[in-house]
Amino acid sequence: MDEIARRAGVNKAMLYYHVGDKAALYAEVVLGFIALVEAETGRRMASEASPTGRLRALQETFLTLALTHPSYPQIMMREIASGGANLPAAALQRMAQVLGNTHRIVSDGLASGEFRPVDPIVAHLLIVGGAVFMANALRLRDRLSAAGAELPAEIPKPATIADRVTDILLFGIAARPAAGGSL
Amino acid sequence: MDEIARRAGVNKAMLYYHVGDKAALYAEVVLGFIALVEAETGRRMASEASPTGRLRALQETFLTLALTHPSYPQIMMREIASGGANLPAAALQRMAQVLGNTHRIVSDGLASGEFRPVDPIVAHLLIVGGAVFMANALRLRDRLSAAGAELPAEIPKPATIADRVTDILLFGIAARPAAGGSL
DNA sequence: TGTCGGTTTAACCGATCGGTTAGTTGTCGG
DNA sequence: CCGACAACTAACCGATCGGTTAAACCGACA
Repeated sequence: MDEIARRAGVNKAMLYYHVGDKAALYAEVVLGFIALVEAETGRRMASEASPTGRLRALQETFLTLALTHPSYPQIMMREIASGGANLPAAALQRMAQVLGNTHRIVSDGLASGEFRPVDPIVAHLLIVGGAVFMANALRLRDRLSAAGAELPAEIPKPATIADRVTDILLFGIAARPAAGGSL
Repeated sequence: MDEIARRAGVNKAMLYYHVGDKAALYAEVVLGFIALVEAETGRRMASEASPTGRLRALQETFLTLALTHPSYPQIMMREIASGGANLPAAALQRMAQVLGNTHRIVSDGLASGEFRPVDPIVAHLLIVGGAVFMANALRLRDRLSAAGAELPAEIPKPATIADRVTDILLFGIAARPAAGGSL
């Protein structure tokens, strides 16, 4: 709290006066982020009709948001790691609704024959987790390559990364003409 | 450190006497986990020949380890979230080698025609991230369903989850007989 | 038996952290 | 001009945390 106040250029007591205690401030940040996710996915979903297009748009939205707001996937990872110990109930409710979106898209895709019968929850976790994980991993790049990892010299643009992630995930989820997949 | 000593049933000063300070203790834990990952992946890799089998085995190994040792994916997520701020250099080096394994498998699969030309690093992050994320997300289940998410009543067995994750990822990475995929 | 080195313990220390408080400043209506 | 109330500040408080210390314990070996 001291550091937050300092970097915000305000007196620490003002945080408590205007926002409340640490948990309230944290809830404000998390809920603000969730609202951004809702607004952005809603906007992107509106212009996509097919389940394939919607799922791709969903993945791209998550990844773009994660890359443009680096602190958010950081918070999300820490929160998931702790089992949501610090998440206010309202945040969990709205996260459940986002999960419901993916669930619906996958169900639609399965009904229309576009998707293979994959587990919607696993699909959702891979989509969101892929975006969040990818965004966070970028910060490890420099340290990893210094440790001897074979990484390409330059970081691909966010759009390129999104394409590659979506490529793997969607080609795994989309139904193929022949070659059935019970596995 | 107080709580660690208490739950370990030893006097706190003994931690400092035998192990060292907090960073040393943490490094011990992280390196122990990485050694476990190395041993387990090595064991599984030895009995798999094809790139497909190796990649599947890799994913299953990560997921199984993450599910049987819940504290490890927790630590990994926090560490990735912080950009590896607390990772000792040795840990980063060995993590880079694990990354190299995936890179090699994907390259082999591409050379043998089993895989589509996917980004090996993205593939690695999805494989590891999928396992880590999945394992951590299980702890959110109860709270999410209480918040109204549509989740199945019972938790699938780890092996089932591993199958579903691998199903999506591998069918996205594996080459298909016809129906090429430039996307 | 004495003592010497490694081991263990309870108590302690300074720094940090989340949060509060008493008091000051600013401002707006009467 | 002044009272009143919101906005703001510096200083403070108790709890917690990582880490240390001085003394006690204990087995081995002379």
